[in-house]
Amino acid sequence: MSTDTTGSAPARPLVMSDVAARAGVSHQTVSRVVNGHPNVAPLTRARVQRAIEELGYRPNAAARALVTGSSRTIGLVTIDVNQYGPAQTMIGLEQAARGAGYSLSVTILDRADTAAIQDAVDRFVGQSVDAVVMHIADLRAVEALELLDPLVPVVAVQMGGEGLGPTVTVGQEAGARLAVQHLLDLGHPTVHHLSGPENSVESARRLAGWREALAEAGAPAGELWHGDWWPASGYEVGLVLADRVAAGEQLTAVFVANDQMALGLMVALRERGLAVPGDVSVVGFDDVPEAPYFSPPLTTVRQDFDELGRRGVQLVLARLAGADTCPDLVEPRLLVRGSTGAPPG
Amino acid sequence: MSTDTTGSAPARPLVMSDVAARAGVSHQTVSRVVNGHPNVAPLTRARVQRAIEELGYRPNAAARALVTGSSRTIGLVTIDVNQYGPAQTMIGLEQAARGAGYSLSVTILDRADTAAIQDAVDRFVGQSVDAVVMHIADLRAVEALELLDPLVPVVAVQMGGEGLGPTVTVGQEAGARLAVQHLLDLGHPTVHHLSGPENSVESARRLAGWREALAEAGAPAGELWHGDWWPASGYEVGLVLADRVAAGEQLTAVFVANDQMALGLMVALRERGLAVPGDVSVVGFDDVPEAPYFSPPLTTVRQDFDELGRRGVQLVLARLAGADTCPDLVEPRLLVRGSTGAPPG
DNA sequence: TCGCCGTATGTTAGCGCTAACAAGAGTGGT
DNA sequence: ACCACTCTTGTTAGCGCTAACATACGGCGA
Repeated sequence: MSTDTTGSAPARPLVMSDVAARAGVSHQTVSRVVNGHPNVAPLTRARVQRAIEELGYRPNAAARALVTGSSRTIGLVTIDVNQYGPAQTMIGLEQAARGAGYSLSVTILDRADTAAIQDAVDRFVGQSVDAVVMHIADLRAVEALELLDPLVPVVAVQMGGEGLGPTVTVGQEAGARLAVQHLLDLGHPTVHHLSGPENSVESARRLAGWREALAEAGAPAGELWHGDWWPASGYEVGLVLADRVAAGEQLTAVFVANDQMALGLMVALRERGLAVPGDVSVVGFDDVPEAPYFSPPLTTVRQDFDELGRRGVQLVLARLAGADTCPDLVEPRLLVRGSTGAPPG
Repeated sequence: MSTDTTGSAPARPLVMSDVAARAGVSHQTVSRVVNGHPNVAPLTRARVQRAIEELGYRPNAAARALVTGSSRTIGLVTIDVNQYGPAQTMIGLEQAARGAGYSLSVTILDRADTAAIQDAVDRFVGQSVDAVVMHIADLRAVEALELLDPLVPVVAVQMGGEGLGPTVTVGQEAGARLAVQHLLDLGHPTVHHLSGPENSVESARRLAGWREALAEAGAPAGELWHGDWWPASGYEVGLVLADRVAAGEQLTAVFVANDQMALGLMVALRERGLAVPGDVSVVGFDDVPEAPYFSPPLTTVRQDFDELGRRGVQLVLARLAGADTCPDLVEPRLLVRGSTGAPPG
């Protein structure tokens, strides 16, 4: 909100020496004030500040970036932002970045492709971003990232924690354990799993958590299917499941790797005359805002994506400050709603 | 994918004169090659290009922005990207921008606040963005935009088409008419409406379309409620609706201003023992990917958000090329699924 | 009184690039 | 053989800013 006492807004871009002239100092003194350097007389500082406000001056980021080598910009390489998790994580990242005085430049890939990732990072390097946040939870992307030797710090978000440099993730294994344990506690003999795509890092970790939790509880190994995150794939697995239940098999509890697929699966079950949770209990993952309004309301594992984004920026800042960082973990939480209950019979 | 024949990747950032030295030309010739100027001998051009590839050189965007005054960056001011529409629109924008050689810098506001909008645009101006895309379909944002006298072209996406400069929107009125007409054609005496927030531009336009369509058809005015886009608000209205139907009122068709609220509404209806579409027909708006998996599958008005984003960038490019642009309109489409049918009785 | 140091400010150079101009090399018409 | 032209390449300046150095001034101990 500049208060332009001279009248109308200036059409020509203002530069530092315009401010300097108005304040009766050199452009360098203006620079010192703008950058909060010490050793500026309080009176001078005030005069310059007034001139800045009166003129509505804003420093030119390109010039500053050229001379400092830093653009105060973070590059984000992401994918699937039309899904809740990536979108919410991006919100957390952007707001934390802005809060820290950085702006966020975004590349949204449509495939987790090595060449595309390489290219996105290259472009960011050319833009002199201070750091890149990589948020592509895909095994191929992890490989690409391991190969990458970028000229800029890279922070991995939700990509797993092994040897990738600075990393934040939500504890996927822990979340899967919560889900499985909840179902076992309800008395189900075992828990089956509808996983995500095979090349998803999140899928793989949830799957691992599911296996471990069953093994530790001494429960028999459950059945495993793979979907693609979207409701359609959950629906198809739901039909298969329903047929097998109709044929007399004992399938009473399913841990689904995300809420969307859980939705599709529940719809299919109901269409085939099965009750949730009467015949089959279902647990999702993510806690999308719609989850309480599914029928029945979905029991699910909540991931705090905002926090994930915030921690990502914290990691960037720590890294830029030269600190050594260890993999950071955000803890998931189980929300019990209406889609889980005791097994039938 | 640069082929670094010298061995390992260079740690020090490369500059134009490095390439020039390797190719045995002046840095200016390198500049000409990089920028595709004519009047470079084919042999020289090839030599320079090889040097660029061998070194993996990328021009420094800050230096270029400083001298040209253009950063080949578009700033996006948006909100609510955890919702399907804004997210998908952003995807369309980003990919079109990248395709045109621009990168996208993003600010995600959490409120459609004049000061916040002003500030976001100011920061983008300081970043020397070539243009700003404003995607905040809120009446307060429209006001803020009208007041704004920015030093940079601003293109409004999905904000309505009156006196805002270059604008693209999906035809909200037309979409609403499609929905209403569909329900009337099925034999419903009139159509009620669950609208979005009062200060939403999209809401207002859908509401207007609903009113007009009813009036033109000579149908009696329908009932009007307001929600907040989220399923919870649809659920609440659904309970009210169910009570009134139970009390004997004739409420058989509802046009809901987005799919999420339609979901909540349908859940409430079913909980109260009403059938969709047996007792009440429901039409949504947006066509989110989950819509076919609601129960019943939701009849809705599809907005092509990708196209919206693409057109937004086209508008930016046209504007930067100096062309005068008239408000652009993307046509919506009705998708008939299972949530609509003839009225009961 | 002098010199020394710390503080406040100004002056200069240069970040990497592009635009404008300068210069050299060929080409063709007379 | 000469000039006028085009095509190619090089040289120079400067975008707006910050860092490094230079300068001026006041205070304080010897």
